[in-house]
Amino acid sequence: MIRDNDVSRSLHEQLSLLIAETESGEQLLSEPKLAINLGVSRASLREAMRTFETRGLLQRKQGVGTFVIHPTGVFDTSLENLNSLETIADQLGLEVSMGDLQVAHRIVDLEMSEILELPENEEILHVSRVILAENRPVAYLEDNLPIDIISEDEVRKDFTGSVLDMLIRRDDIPLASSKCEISAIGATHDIAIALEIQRHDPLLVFSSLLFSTRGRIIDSSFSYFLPGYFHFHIVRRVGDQITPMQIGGK
Amino acid sequence: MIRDNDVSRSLHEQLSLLIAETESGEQLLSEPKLAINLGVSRASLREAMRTFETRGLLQRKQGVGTFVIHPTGVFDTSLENLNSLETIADQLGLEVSMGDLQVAHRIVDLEMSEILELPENEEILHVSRVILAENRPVAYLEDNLPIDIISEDEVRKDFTGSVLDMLIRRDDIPLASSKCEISAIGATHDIAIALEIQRHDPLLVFSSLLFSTRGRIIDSSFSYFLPGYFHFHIVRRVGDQITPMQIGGK
DNA sequence: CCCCTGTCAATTGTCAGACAAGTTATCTGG
DNA sequence: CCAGATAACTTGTCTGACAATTGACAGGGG
Repeated sequence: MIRDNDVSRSLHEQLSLLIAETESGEQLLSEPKLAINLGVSRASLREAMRTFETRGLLQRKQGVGTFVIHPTGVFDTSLENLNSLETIADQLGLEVSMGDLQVAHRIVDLEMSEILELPENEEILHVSRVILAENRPVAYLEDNLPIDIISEDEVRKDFTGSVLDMLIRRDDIPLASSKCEISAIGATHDIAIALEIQRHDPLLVFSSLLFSTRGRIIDSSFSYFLPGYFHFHIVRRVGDQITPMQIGGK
Repeated sequence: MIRDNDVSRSLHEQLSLLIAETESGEQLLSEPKLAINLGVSRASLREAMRTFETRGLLQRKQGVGTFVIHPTGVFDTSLENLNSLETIADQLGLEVSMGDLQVAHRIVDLEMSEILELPENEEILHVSRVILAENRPVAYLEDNLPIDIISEDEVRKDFTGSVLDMLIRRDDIPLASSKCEISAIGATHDIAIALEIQRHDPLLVFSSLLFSTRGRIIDSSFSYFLPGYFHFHIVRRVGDQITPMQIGGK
């Protein structure tokens, strides 16, 4: 795991905790007092607060104060952070397990070669498996990785259900972020069998690309979820426009 | 619209522009130089940069520099910001229109009264409509609002397709954020007819609650999207844990 | 020639203190 | 009782400084 600077990291955790245990709508201590309380400078505190403000969990009003906003009383699975299903299940106290793991080499087709930014006819590692919650299939996950990232043996030996967790464990490649596209689809024949549902039953789909800090694509994954078992949500802020970039050719 | 302080607002815009026109992986100027360039202090610049870092668009490395990351070359519709479909379509240069608007008073049922935090048997305003892109139905939107927020006449007179845009136009209520839960569902009978599709065809569903800055729930909406027409995505950061709050009773 | 090491410049991370700007409650004079 | 001034408190911004980390480069030893 990439360890940030101690101050920044522990400050983030402390603030997170403080916000979590403060009721929605309540006011925080003033910045100078809070900074002293937490043992950091006001500048550092403000930067950390900005993080939570960006996420919509804090509201600052000049001349008045800073207020906590819990967009809902209960937090299920926030999409802003990238975590494996296993980690999420851990936090929620759910029992999940892995069934039917398949690892294989594949030659990339045209579409996947463009997605992974690889030359055609390159070999990749394809990992697929079913996730069970209380012995009921609830998700079907597929990962595609360049072979130089990780070897087949390594997966077979070290795999606990999550490619992400495995990459994090190997401090090897510094991971930055994941771009996730959200859609819905009717179950295909194969997936319907794997999840023990009917063909064309609706599924929630996440198509994700995992980026290293150097901008390289490490993993292309497709996650198919049975609706109702996981509650994915996101906090969207009003009027905080980011300039859209439609740079066609790079 | 709530106008932030000038410095903060214009700095945010300038940075957004700068990032948009910088290629992925490239390095920004150093903080001191950039601060001078933009005419602000380094502290303010750092706070603004933190916003974009939180969104996964910037990567800062101590001793090295700050780098731009575009998780993908093309930006479609980022879910981090809450915008109406009309606004999104505008930005993308799409032609969308509204068909079949229905406005009606309703008595809340038990479920909705809990969602909106209203007493039972209270009246609410229910607004539903179909969104067309190039004359093809692509989305079905439902909104439920407390009647003291907005009147039926106002909707009929001023409505352009978006409840959100209408609330923004009336400077009346300061909006903060929206909590959006994402799922998939098979089309019901009514929605299938409205969208001109078959029953049980898969749909992407957003169930959203809109919060005012005072924490009041302003709007409960359900948005049903035909897959493939809109590309919703989100940037997820690795290892940036927010303390989950599972505060059952409030 | 290669490899190791110390030095040094550049960059981000953090800090302290100050003042500006906005909000709210209180006091004061009419 | 009311209106306006005022004071206290908050967040927003600025300035300057130092610490921590990184990467490159020169120099020396093998």
